[in-house]
Amino acid sequence: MGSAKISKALLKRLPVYLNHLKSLPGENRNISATAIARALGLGHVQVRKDLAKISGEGRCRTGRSRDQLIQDIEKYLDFTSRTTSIIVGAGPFGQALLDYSRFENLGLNIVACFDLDPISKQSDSGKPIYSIGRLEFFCKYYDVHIGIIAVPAEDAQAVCNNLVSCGIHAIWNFAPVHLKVPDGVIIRSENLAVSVASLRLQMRANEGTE
Amino acid sequence: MGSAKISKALLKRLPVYLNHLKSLPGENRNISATAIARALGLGHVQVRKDLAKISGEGRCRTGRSRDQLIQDIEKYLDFTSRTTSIIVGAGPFGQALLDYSRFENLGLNIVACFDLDPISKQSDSGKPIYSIGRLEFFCKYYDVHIGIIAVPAEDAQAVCNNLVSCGIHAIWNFAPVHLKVPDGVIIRSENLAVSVASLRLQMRANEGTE
DNA sequence: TAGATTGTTAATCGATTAACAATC
DNA sequence: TAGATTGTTAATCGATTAACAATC
Repeated sequence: MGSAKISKALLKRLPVYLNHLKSLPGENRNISATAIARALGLGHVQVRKDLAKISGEGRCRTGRSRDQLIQDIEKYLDFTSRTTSIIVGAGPFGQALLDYSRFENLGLNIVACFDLDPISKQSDSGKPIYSIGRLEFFCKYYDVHIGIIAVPAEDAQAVCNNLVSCGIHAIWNFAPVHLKVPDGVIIRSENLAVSVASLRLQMRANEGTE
Repeated sequence: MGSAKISKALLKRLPVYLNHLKSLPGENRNISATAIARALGLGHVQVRKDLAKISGEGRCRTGRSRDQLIQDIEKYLDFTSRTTSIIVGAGPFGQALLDYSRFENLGLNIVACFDLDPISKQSDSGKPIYSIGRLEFFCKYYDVHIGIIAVPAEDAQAVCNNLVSCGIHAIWNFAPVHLKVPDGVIIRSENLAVSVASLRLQMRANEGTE
């Protein structure tokens, strides 16, 4: 399928590069790894190596084409195709995700939300919110590939099991629990606690320095 | 100040251990590194090393005290003290964060939200939403230490500058942009694009295997 | 004693950085 | 040519894993 394996570390940087490149003004311009590195606070050698891995050869003196880079990164990250997804949990957080329009640029097509007890029938942007009972039928009928979990921690494992039994093999989990899934099911958990902790620890460390 | 430096990798695992330990039933029980490793799908040697770094010595045959471990992790991550914080951006996402009650357990005390044009004066849970013009006074009066950015990407840098000039030295950014800040300001950015990309790439990789 | 647990020391792996050579 | 850029190869750093010894 082309595209050799890239490291996890690089995978984390690619979206950062992409955002930066897209935010640059002007058409058809060239940009050097050095300039990107400076803008994003990274090492220039690292940026150069990263870009070499996912794009063709650059040219001395001129750098790389901005447009080409954007195209290559998007192709690599597969942001151009779409994956049909649903959310379980229509609380404030679930609904915020449901209506977050930027996901479309990342290939994530969130088509509906499910809740144990839907208060409203649709979100602010007009996406449908169904009762959880309709999950199985919906998933099979619409060929859903990603399930997003936005329910309280105590319900997350049950929802996860439900999603798996509905034939969903990829789960994006926002509840603060470690979910157990059968082999072959892919899981990705967000953990805001890590961010809060690292931010606060760094603050505490800096206090001593000042 | 105790607590030697721990690695970034360990910092990411500590909240996972903490969640798991808290979810265990029963009082005053002991638990072995092996059991934790099995439950969380990690290597037992790694768990043992991790725990040794942040806690005292374990006992052969009996393992470690669950309660002691919880205490040590919370102490290490400093989840027991509180940091006064505010959010800028009262959109669906900002409000979801504002009302997310779990942050209190992580030492994050979000006291108010600010918006360019507040539609409501308070959130669902009753936290105040002010006009952005009141930001500076509020920050100084209430000694705010963390600013959370939940505005669209195009406004994020301006909001960030505003926060810094209000004396806030730690920023938690949810907008998909790289923010530039003066030396001494700590920044932590969430990037959902990384998660979406890695989930979808893994799916694509698995397709070939099946 | 045997076995479940601990901890430690050395080997491996992965990623970053540094030093260099090549090109327009 | 000089300098800005590229790429490559080797050195360093950090984290994980494996092998072993110690203890209750």
